[in-house]
Amino acid sequence: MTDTRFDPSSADGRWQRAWSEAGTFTADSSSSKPKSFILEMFPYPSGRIHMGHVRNYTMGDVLARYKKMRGHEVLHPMGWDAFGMPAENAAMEKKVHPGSWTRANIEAMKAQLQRIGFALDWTREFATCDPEYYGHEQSLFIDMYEAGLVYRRSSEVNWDPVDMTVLANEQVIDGKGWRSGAEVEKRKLDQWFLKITDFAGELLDGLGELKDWPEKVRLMQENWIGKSTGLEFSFELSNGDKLPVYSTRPDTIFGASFCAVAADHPLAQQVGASVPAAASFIEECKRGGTTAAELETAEKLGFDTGVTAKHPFTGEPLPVFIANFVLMDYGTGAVMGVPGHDQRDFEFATKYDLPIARVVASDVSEADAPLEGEAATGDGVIVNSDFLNGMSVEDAKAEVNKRAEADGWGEGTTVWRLRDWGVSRQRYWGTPIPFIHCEACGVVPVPKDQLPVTLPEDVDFETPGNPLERHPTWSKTACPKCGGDARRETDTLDTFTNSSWYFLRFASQPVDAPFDAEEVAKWMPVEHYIGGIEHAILHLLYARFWTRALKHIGKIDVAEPFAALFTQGMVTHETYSLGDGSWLSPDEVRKNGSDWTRIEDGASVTAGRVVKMSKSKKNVVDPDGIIDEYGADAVRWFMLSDSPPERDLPWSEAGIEGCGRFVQRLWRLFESLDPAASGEDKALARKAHQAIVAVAEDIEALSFNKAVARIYELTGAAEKAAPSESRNFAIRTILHLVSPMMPHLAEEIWSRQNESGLIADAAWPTHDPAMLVEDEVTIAVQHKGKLRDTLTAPKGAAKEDLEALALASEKVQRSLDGAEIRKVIVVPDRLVNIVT
RNA sequence: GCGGGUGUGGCGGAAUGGUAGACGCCGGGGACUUAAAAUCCCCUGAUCUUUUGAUCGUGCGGGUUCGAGUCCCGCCACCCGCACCA
Repeated sequence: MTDTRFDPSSADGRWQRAWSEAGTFTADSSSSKPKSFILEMFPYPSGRIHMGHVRNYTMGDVLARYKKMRGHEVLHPMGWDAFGMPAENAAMEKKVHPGSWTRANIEAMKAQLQRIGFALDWTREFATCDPEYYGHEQSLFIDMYEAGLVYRRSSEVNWDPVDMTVLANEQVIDGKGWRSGAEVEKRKLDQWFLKITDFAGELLDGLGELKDWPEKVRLMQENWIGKSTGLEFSFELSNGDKLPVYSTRPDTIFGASFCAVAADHPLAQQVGASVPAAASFIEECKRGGTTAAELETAEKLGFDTGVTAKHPFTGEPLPVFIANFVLMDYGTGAVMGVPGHDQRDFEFATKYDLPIARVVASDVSEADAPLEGEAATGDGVIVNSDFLNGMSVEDAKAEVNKRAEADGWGEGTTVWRLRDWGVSRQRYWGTPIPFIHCEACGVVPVPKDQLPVTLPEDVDFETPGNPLERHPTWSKTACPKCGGDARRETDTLDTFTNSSWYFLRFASQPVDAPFDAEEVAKWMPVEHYIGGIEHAILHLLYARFWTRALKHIGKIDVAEPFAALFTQGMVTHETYSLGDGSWLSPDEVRKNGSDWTRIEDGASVTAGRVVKMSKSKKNVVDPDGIIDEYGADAVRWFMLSDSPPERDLPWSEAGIEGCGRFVQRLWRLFESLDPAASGEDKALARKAHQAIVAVAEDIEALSFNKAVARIYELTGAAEKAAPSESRNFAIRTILHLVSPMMPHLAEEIWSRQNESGLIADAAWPTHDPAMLVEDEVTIAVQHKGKLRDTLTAPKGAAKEDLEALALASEKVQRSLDGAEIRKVIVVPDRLVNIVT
């Protein structure tokens, strides 16, 4: 009855149904087992699953299955980040409703995911566009509003003229919209904001506890939050006003030779109103580009307002400029210029011939050393600064702060780069913001018993802009307070809001509340969160913020949502192009020897760089076709093999073929198991025990490539071994070790060996610690730092014995060639190094 | 400019300061077969050498050490993130 080949096309589906029918991966929160919440970033339902998804979810899947084998109750859910602009774009292009487009995509992608055999708890599946989900989100939004974490203000926003929507700061890249790539404009609109800045300090400090997050991500968030400490103080101006400035270097205050304000600073506006030249300079500043290259080369430009600022210590009048390098939205929008010790100020002062004084020197004796070419931004002692002379930079900062505070003209402060999160979007396909505008009562939250505020179905996308605003009746409602005519808010929430709390909804799904705090406590925090590095700042910071905000208002008792974060690399593929620069897909080309040609007409093709799979470069391989050809297990195995998971994985036809071969190799090995075989093969048994430990360690460290290599090694050894009880043990061990990675093959073998139940429910094999220890070791013998011979010795042999053994070697003697031995270093069980 | 990462065979990559190149892919040779597929076996860092073997070899230059891919100092290249943040 033995088949010579494993047939995934029949086995895969059969076992997927078996898991589903048995509810194998349904998480039970009432279980007394230790709990593991394994989560991969949920996908946007764009239409098709791509290889990046497959890699991401395969990693999480191996972890989830492994944890289950280790006796954990595992929550491994899946859902859909279903709001967003592509659905509206599709609506415009294809004349379909965003909802039906999204639903169809979800259905297709779910079927694709199921074909790969992921151990997911589909009973908890939801899409963020479900009214049940976004209704609860509206309720949380109102809770946050009532706690003072939501506010509304008129603000200059980043307006994307193509997508006709507002973008968050994080969505503006080099002055362009992150999706449309269009030049972003400034507009004033009434906007909803979340007070993420209230949590800036907490979010920063919290990073310190996230030991299992990549250093890189923590640093990116740290830089994004951007904490700086300094002195905020005011200059008295010659026009009678005060000019508040912020400086991180109050120690250099005696080196100040000018002040500068941003083009949109009130003082600049005031001067601009009466001086036409100032007004035109301000205009010029606004036109200046904001791309990296432009900023790099941008000349420091200023306009002298004629107003002067009185130095708080010397009383000297300092000219006040409008300058193009000062930003209104950082600090106070005004700075003191210290050319000697700030590079921008140095360039500015050089251009406008302002004094450049040295107030920090490497030593007191260097007080008069000229500053040439650039500002001195390093550490040193304070010079030419009256009462600060001789102090360290640190002491001088403290001293100036102290005097400013004592005399009441300044205060030590902390300034953050982080801005409040603007969440208003003038789009249809998002969570409606649950507020009502009443002429009499102002802005009123929708009463919770009227939630969810659902999106209308009858909308048109013929014209750009917000269909909710155009809808004839949807926004018309009664004021919950006075009952008078009122208007619904037509903005929807930024889609990042949807992904800021979905993990809580996975953990518990009551009908009448967003989640249940006790259930949440059972699962949270997520033990392993896996996804792309592209979410290092936006999604991960917002999710951290929501979690802390919900804790702050007493909804949950978790501060950090993700205990460990793993950012996996991309799936890449070679690119193919014709002479004219047009791209070809992998199935349009063929390799002839070392050259590539187009199959269709034999045209010469250039094989180019290996880059992320993308439609534009046509270097995409569709998972469905690969599964048809090789089965789910081969694809899963490929995703785990070779490349370390944090690095890019180059897809190759040869690679997947190799994986397909290995699936069959394992099949034959399993089928070669001879229950009647007897006898011990200690070396093989030892290898199996060692693999049990090593593979477990590798999986726990997410070093799947190493786990794969060890399984290959043990497989090779088992194949070569003669039948024995030990060999059968090794084969059964391999079956368990590969079961999280190749679950379909494992189940098929498991059932053919008449084991009861599913291997998915089986335990991780136990190892015998005594079997981990070798009784013979290979000793390397070195002379003159080079390997001369290797010899076998019993484990734990005495140093003297090893030395004698080494000297007895013919090869060693030849290398020594009669030289005098000065020293012999013996590392037990490892090596002998002879020094002459 | 600032911050971070990476650099090892033809390729992806292994390697608690202790035998560099595990494992996979590619390539070469052979077995089986009427033939092919499938499978199996052997070889596969470079140079020299008939073999035994020798020398070189982890981006570059120094250093520490009996011993360095690994630790230290100084460079180079590439990749990623941020960016006029006072």
